[in-house]
Amino acid sequence: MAETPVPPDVMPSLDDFLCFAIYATSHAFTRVYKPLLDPLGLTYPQYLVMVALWERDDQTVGSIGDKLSLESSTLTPLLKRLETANYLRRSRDPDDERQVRVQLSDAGRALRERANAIPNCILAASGMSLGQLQRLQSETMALCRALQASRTG
Amino acid sequence: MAETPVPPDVMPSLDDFLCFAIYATSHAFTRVYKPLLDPLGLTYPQYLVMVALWERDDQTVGSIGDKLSLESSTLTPLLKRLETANYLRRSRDPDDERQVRVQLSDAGRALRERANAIPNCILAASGMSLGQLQRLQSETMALCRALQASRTG
DNA sequence: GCAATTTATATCGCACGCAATCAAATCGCA
DNA sequence: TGCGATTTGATTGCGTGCGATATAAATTGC
Repeated sequence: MAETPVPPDVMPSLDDFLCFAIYATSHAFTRVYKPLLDPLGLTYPQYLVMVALWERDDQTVGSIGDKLSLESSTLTPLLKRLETANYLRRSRDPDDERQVRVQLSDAGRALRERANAIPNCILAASGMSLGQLQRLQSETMALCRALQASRTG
Repeated sequence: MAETPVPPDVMPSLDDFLCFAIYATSHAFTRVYKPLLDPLGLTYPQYLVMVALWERDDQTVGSIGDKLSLESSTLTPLLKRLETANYLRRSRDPDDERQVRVQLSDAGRALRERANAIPNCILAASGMSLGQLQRLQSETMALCRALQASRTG
């Protein structure tokens, strides 16, 4: 007889849901980032895109979407706002006109300096040690990969 | 001389950000839940509200917002959609007309039976043991509380 | 060499999510 | 009792986030 860790006839309390802990913490991060990002004129998802571009410039919309798990329907308007803010340029790849290459502008590269202090602010706000955070990070990413795999499989 | 665990002049890779792991996993959960919730006519945030009401019926908009960390600007239209779907009723409290009391309908209570199988589906999709999930859940909630505390303090 | 298919991005409609603001009801204190 | 301060939800505007669909370019297949 198989074990049923969560009895099928009982709905747990909201506080027992890992998904809810992740959901609430994601929003909590957004709220902690907001006062740090407002002076830079960035939203939190826009900041993630900038981090991805600081890590590697000249990416396509698709490769950014793969990295952030976002669809073009989300990224296209977001990238247009970053282009309007003059942080990047979008241009069709001459070798494959289907692709749009996203490249940092001078202002976008310069923004990196002003964003350098943010990670330590977040570290302080988390109230955890770097080691704890790294362990939590790797376990969360493992969960994320498992969830993604469960959809394809 | 104080340690600087994250050197202030270096922007880490996106993959090193715990906030990004949380952000991506939150969306991954939403995508895993979607095919399970579609037959019930619920979105994922709507499901969380229903779980909160199954746990305790007859709450105010504010108390649901406290539990889920959501503003009335998010909850009011969401609750209206659940009311249109006939899963709950909204009514002003006669003793304090400022408050809106949210109460499950018969259909809303009945929906609980159809949702009972979902937690085990999610458990299976996570690919982790119940013990691992519980530990990750409590660590994530501790982080969430620390982030919330950092904003008030 | 050209039609069919695939790939990459954009567009549209809908549902969150929040800051700012507003209106109504209640509270609290003189 | 009266009236300003507070509390509670609702509204508005903007920015994600996604599914469905559209469009154009590149590739495949015959």
